[in-house]
Amino acid sequence: MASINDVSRLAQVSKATVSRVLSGSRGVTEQSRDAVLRAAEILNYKPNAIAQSLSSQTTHCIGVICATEHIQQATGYLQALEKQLRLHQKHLLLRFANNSSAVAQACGELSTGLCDAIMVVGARFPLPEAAQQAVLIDCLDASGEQQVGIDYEFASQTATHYLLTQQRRKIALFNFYPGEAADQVLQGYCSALESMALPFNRQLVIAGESSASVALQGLINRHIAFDALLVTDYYQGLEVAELLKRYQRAVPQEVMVFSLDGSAAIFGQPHLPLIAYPLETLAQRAIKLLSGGASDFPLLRGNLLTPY
Amino acid sequence: MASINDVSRLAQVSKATVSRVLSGSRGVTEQSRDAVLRAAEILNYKPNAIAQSLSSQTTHCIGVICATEHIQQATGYLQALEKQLRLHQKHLLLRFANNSSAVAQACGELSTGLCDAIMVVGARFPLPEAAQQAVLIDCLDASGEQQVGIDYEFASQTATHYLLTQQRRKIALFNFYPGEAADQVLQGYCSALESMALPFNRQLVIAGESSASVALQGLINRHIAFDALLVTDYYQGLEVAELLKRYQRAVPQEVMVFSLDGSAAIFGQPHLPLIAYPLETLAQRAIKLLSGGASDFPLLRGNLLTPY
DNA sequence: CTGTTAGCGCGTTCAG
DNA sequence: CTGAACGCGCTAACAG
Repeated sequence: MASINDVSRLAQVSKATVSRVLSGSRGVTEQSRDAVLRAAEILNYKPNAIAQSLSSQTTHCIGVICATEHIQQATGYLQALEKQLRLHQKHLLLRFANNSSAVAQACGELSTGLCDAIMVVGARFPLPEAAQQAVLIDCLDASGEQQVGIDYEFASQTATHYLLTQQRRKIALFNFYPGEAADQVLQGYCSALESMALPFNRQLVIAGESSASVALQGLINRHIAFDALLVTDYYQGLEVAELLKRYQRAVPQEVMVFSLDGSAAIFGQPHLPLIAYPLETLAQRAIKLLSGGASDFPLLRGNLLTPY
Repeated sequence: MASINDVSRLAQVSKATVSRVLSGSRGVTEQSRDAVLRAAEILNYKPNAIAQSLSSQTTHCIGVICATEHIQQATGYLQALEKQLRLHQKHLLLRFANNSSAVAQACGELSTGLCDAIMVVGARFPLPEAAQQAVLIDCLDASGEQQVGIDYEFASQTATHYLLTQQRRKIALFNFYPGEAADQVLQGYCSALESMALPFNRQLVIAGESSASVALQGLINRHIAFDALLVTDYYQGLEVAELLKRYQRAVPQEVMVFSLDGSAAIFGQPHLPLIAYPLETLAQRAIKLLSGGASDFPLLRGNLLTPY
């Protein structure tokens, strides 16, 4: 690979001039400029990004730690983030991690000067201290300073209202692991019930179960009646829908399954009703945070999407 | 961020000694070693990756260009690749691109010394010249030197055989855009038919249509009878299955949909029969190629997976 | 306007 | 075993 020295030699000018021409080409003779450009063209010269980084102390690389357990969720986020980062001339350094210590390790390995910043996306578990500095996107444990949050209270309220309009009265809720986000979801769920003057049945709420399938089994084992299931992500929704069929419970006729997070509404029509978030907006906010913009975004609200 | 100078100062030794201790700590007094380690600990010193890269002319970064049109497909690949790369202490620089010129641009922007190598994954379109040097993974236009290919002939043969055992005799094939891969698929399809002494119906093969849905519409418009659909990827399969239902054709009773590429068998049971590839193997081969290992892998063969 | 010089942080000689 | 010195490729400050 040709270096700046090769170009300066061929163009008969100094390295500095070459640098000037290719960076902020101001204050350079047209003659020198041409010579440099021609030489660069001939040698197919591209400034070495590493050297530029060392000199400028900025790499244009953003470390993105995908902390989503269901990897499929990650895709939507990744695609949106990559697009926005690309538009801002930044590179996306990808890393998967689905528990606290893996995130910690990823943070460590990315904090060696390689990245200008780190983002953690979609974590459903408590975050390590190492992630405090990171931009948190749709993370439940939003202890960091900079974050793009999602309005889960609004989502669960919308979802519950929708289910009520569908004549469902025994809505089971499989909530996040206990924490602020779970409280918000519960809050929205309760508000919706209250607004219709309906009683709250504690037995229908299950929090912190390892998976929605397990939660569902528990519900069934305990012979608790339900005609709707509110789950926290789309893939859990598909999972329980599948399981329900095996229990001979028709979906959605007998039991309606609703997902609070459907950033993954992929191929045309969704199979389950869900709340879908505008990923582009999410990504744009993330970029704004990186650029040091204001961090006082309102929680992001999604749209109700239903099959048919 | 503390630099090597800070450490050397605090430890009362020279930079060289610090470097020695933290790299190949051989030939250093235990005393100096301790002093350095302690100082590094205190300062929370991490060698600057960029400086190391500049010096060593190697970044440990691998550029991965995801060229999959259906982004969902990418996820499986990405997860597998990231894992293997991580195990080899390499970073994954992600880029999406779904046409030839986007791939070319991505290659250009990643070939500035930032990456040690570039991989292109899942391209279903002709690749630009710029990608010749890259490691090609499941790319149809495998004009490059280093590649991890998939045995599509084997896949389509398996698929066709399976459909035949399901008493399907009018199997429509929605093939890749014309090219070597499409030929292989067609070859496998024909072999399977021949082995059962069945005739080949040219009208049932559609190649290079923009999407499987469009191809399906064409088939229906022309009143061509079919009882099975062989498509090239899982999401197209879901798409046509959905469309078939709208045409009142029961899936899989009346029409069975089969996908040749199901790296995306995600949540437990698949909804459609498919050929699923061992992504871990795929990723391991990719890494081997990066390490300069032999590039004479046999085409990768997948497994038949069916619902229930 | 241009060339020279001095770092950026690190690895690696090469003498001592 | 250790430290001083050089180079990786580039940018920025400083003289001409």
